[in-house]
Amino acid sequence: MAASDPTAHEDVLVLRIAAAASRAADGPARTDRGPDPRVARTRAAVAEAATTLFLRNGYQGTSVDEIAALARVSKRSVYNNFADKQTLFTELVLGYTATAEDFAGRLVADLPDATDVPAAIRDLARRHLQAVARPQVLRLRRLIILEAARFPDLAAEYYRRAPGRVISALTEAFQLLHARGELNAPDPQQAAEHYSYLVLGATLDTALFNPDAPTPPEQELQRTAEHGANAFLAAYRPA
Amino acid sequence: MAASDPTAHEDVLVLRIAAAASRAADGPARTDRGPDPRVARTRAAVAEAATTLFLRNGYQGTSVDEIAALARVSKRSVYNNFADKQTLFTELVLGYTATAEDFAGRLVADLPDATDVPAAIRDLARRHLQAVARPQVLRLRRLIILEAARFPDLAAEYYRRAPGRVISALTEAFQLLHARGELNAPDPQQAAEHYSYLVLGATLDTALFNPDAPTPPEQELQRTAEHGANAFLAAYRPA
DNA sequence: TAGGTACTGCACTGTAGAGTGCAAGAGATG
DNA sequence: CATCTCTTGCACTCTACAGTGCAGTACCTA
Repeated sequence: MAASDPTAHEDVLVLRIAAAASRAADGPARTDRGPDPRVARTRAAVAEAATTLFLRNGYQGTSVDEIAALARVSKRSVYNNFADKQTLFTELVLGYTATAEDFAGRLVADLPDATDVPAAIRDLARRHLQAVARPQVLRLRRLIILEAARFPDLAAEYYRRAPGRVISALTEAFQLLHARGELNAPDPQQAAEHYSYLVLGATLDTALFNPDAPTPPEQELQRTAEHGANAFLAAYRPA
Repeated sequence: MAASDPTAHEDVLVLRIAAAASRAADGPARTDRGPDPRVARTRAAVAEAATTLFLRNGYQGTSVDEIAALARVSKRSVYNNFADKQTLFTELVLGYTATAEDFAGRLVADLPDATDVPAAIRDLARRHLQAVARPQVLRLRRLIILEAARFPDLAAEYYRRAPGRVISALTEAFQLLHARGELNAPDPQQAAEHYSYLVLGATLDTALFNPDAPTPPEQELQRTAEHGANAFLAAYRPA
């Protein structure tokens, strides 16, 4: 199935995330016997297909029939495994959100221990932008914004757990660095936001208006991240 | 009609923009006689209703029947004045875009003549953010992003003429200020982008994820703009 | 092998929305 | 007033899609 899909090269990531999502949801009650492998297979196939299509064509733009077809599964099986289209959508997105949250948690972890703070922040910016500029991540972000009117709680949850998580981790880190005199950030949350928009703003914004534009080349991302980090460091350097 | 509409308080702006849009499109061929006032009335009513609904519910979320109903006009009249739903949409959005472009052109105009550059940039930031944070503007931006996949050219055009226009005006101004030693911006376009994201990023971003959130209070916008401008000035102050 | 369970195919319901056709009425213009 | 044009109301076509029902089949487990 994936072999005949024109986006097969993206399937590795899709699959990983989809699998996590399908694991997250507890299957039908099956108290005595072990789990039926058919269920797992079907759920995973549906999750993978739905992931691909939702990210490519949005919620409205994806029909359950298409999902079933791409998953090589009957439409009825989709409905046997997910209450309805909305549930399928929210389960998948929450699965991704968890992944993003994990990443966000790790991203900033070693900043407080850095000996060379400017270098550490430049490095952080590079890793941050590189992660966020991945096509799947940009599409997920875009998808959630697209559907924020239909799924406001989902959008809020994503925002809280993905970008919000990074902001709060950075806020803590900057507070510490400020206390140590390695950064001049009396309002650490403000600083964290400024860092984020300096480093990511241009790339995220462009992706929203040009959904089909190719990912900028590695080198350009590095430049963007570095310039953003430099501006941040100049603005917040200790007196 | 507008009186029975729950969003009547927004109608002033809507009307102004809609009128501009309906003016922009040349009506049916009517070479000899003067224009029929009925056509103008109908077009304006449709444009106004469509504006309200598209901004509130998006392109997909708005049906032509709804537009006709809100405009107090028959569905047939909608189709007599606009080829189809897509045309209606793009004509309206291009009308707004022209308005936004005008604004963008004027915004930066007097920066190069400023005697106190930091104060002028802080003031610019306040006006800029205040303009961009208006609900109608945020909704328009959101709408265009939402439909960027369906109308990629429209999205590109908007981006070029609205935010892009501001960036290029700022780029010129910063270049000049750099030459005069009043700003340290060897890459003026980079500086213009950094300025934009520092000042607008947070507000624009939040609006995307919380489409129904109320406009932040005036005072908060002022604070945000000022802090963004200060960070920018700190990062780009002359050596 | 037997019994249970999930998957399949397909027809079907119900809804919604874009766009058209037409005959009759209302309004503008000379 | 006479004519021309726009608007109206309404029925209608087509298409798309969410979700259901059911009978038969394939698969899993003991």
